[in-house]
Amino acid sequence: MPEGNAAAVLDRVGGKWSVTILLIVCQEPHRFTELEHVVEGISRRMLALTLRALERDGLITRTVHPSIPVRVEYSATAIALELRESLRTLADWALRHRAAIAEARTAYDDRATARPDRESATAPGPDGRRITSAS
Amino acid sequence: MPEGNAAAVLDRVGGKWSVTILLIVCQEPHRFTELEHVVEGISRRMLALTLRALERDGLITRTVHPSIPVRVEYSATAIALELRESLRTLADWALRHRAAIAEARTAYDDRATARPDRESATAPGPDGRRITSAS
DNA sequence: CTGTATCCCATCCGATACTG
DNA sequence: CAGTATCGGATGGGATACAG
Repeated sequence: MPEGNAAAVLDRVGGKWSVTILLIVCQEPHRFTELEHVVEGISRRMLALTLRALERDGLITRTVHPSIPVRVEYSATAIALELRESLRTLADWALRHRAAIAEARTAYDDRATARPDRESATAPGPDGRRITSAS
Repeated sequence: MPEGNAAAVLDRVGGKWSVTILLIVCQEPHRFTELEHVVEGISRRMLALTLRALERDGLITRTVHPSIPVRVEYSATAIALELRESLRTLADWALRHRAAIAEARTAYDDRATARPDRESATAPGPDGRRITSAS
């Protein structure tokens, strides 16, 4: 019966970068700039925003060491560490089926564009924004 | 090293309703209208869109039974069934820490609004849209 | 080094109406 | 029953510039 609340999981994990950062920080504490480099692809803005959100939810802790260039470390809380295994499992799954999913997408898209009798290949798409990213 | 790809997990699970629907369909096949009722809160549009996306990724199968009112069933594929346990674990985690997280949020928000010396309580917020939902 | 402020476009998603 | 078409508001998220 907990189905109705299943969405709650993703509310806390629903950002583009949350899981990635959580996974990294669960292994060991990292500084801001370290994360910026390790995550790779993330903007400074999104890193800050994501860290804020995770901190707000009590999943990570922000510690400021008053050095001369300030030094800030982010570490996972106990509550977040409980997630570690499931998150890794999820990531492994994604890795394992990476190819299969890409294939499924291509097949689906081919079927979609090949079927219509009287539609040009350059279908402008109505409002049907793909719910997941392309490619 | 698989960190960089961790985001891929959520690409396939990144919708507001994907996990919920996946979890339901993993238990047993459901019809469109059944899902519409069970999920509760989802619009017809989003149900259709989410189902399309999951089907495209090869996570669910759409089967049309040519009855007199048409009957369409959605069921999980083998690949999706592998996710079932981790997803349940995740959902359980969310349920267990529901209260703690809500508390952490309130505490965080209180600290944020109580601290500033010279800022009105009705801060309009610059562009800082919360990365996760409020409440 | 560690962020925050803006601008701004892309996408999400709900409400509503129409169809085979 | 099982969708699709459109409009429109709310966020997400990148680029860039500025600040403690």
